Amino acid sequence: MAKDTKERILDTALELFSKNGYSGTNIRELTASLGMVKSSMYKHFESKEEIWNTLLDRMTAYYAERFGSAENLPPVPDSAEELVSMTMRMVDFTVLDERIVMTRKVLAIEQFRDGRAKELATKHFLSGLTEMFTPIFAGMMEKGIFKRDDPRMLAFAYTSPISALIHLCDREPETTEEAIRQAEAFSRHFIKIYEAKNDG
Amino acid sequence: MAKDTKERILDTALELFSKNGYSGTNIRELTASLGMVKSSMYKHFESKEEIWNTLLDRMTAYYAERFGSAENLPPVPDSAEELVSMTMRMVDFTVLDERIVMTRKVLAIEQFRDGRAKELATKHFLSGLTEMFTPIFAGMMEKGIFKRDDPRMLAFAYTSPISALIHLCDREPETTEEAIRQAEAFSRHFIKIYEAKNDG
DNA sequence: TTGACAAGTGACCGATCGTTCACTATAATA
DNA sequence: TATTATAGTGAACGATCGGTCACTTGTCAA
Repeated sequence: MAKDTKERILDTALELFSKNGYSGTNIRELTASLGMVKSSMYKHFESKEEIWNTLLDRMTAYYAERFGSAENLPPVPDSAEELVSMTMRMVDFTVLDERIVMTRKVLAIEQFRDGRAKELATKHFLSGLTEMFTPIFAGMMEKGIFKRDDPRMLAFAYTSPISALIHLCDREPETTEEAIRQAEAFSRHFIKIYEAKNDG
Repeated sequence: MAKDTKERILDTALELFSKNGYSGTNIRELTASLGMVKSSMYKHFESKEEIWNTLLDRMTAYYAERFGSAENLPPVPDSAEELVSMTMRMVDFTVLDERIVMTRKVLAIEQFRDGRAKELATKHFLSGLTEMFTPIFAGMMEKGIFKRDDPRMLAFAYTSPISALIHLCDREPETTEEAIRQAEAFSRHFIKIYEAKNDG
């Protein structure tokens, strides 16, 4: 029951931090939305900052678990169309999963103030995606689906625009459908350019 | 002299907001770094929030002046190499100009809390760049430098990765040189793909 | 010279911040 | 049944927040 409350505090903290940032969130509001009184929080965390650091721990662990381990990487697609559908599954998931959305928001807000948030932001927003797709493009080149090229450059060129659209969804959720369409259009355009086809 | 102080308050506010966000910045610290006492600020602004709104006004006006007017748009390059140099001039400028860096940081921090910051963020980070480069790519297709394609899609595909690297510089200034090299490498790679050349 | 006004000051306001602490209720353990 | 640990409470703490106000200073026009 103690652990449960601790988790609920972290969940609510993520929610509020993603709206108002760390300094814009206060303990009273946090605990009140859990039906508690502020002093109760200190039975689970010794300070507001410890909540923040624990949240970062959780983000770091989650990221390592989900994107860090090799066995969790997506398989190399067997066709260009399969790359599209794999990409769109990833986009759908990352844009619709509330916790991931809130995590990105918190990192965007706190990236200039906190060193660990900065590191996580670079991973989430840039290097992580590039590193995830580099072996995919390398594999698809080996399979003859894509022309030979620098797989890392392709991964960077492919994931950055999609990442920009994901950020757009975070910022303007009402444009999510349109942004997802744009992501798919970009994916297909990208493939048309790089595909190792011989017909027109 | 009054106007001068008002401008200095706005400059310092931009600096502090870009570090600690709006709610993480207090009037005492702001005025103290101007050698003033906090009550003096209220001779120039009627509240902290008015500083914030005036700052947004200034950002909006600056953006409209610099990127909004057609006559300020860069000319269509006459060669692919010219596109590279134009791009790199733009990247250098936007990454080294302290005020623009701080503006992007503020928008990144406050984009989820303030409606106007959200709009400006989308312009700065996504749509503005796409709209700026769409006529450039259209023009370069007309000139036969690039293959015929959707100019808006190309502008999006070209500017998003560069924008991602600019964000990286904001977040990790110590990697600026490397990021600029990456931007140039990407630009050249992009051109090689889309160039309307006939030699293999 | 005087009067008006803008700019800056320092003391002070109430509200809110994160945090502490003595206390109670509860449930498991011995 | 008595004991102990845990979770939650409510009052209170000092610090800090944004903001106000009576006041002084300097400048310039009448």
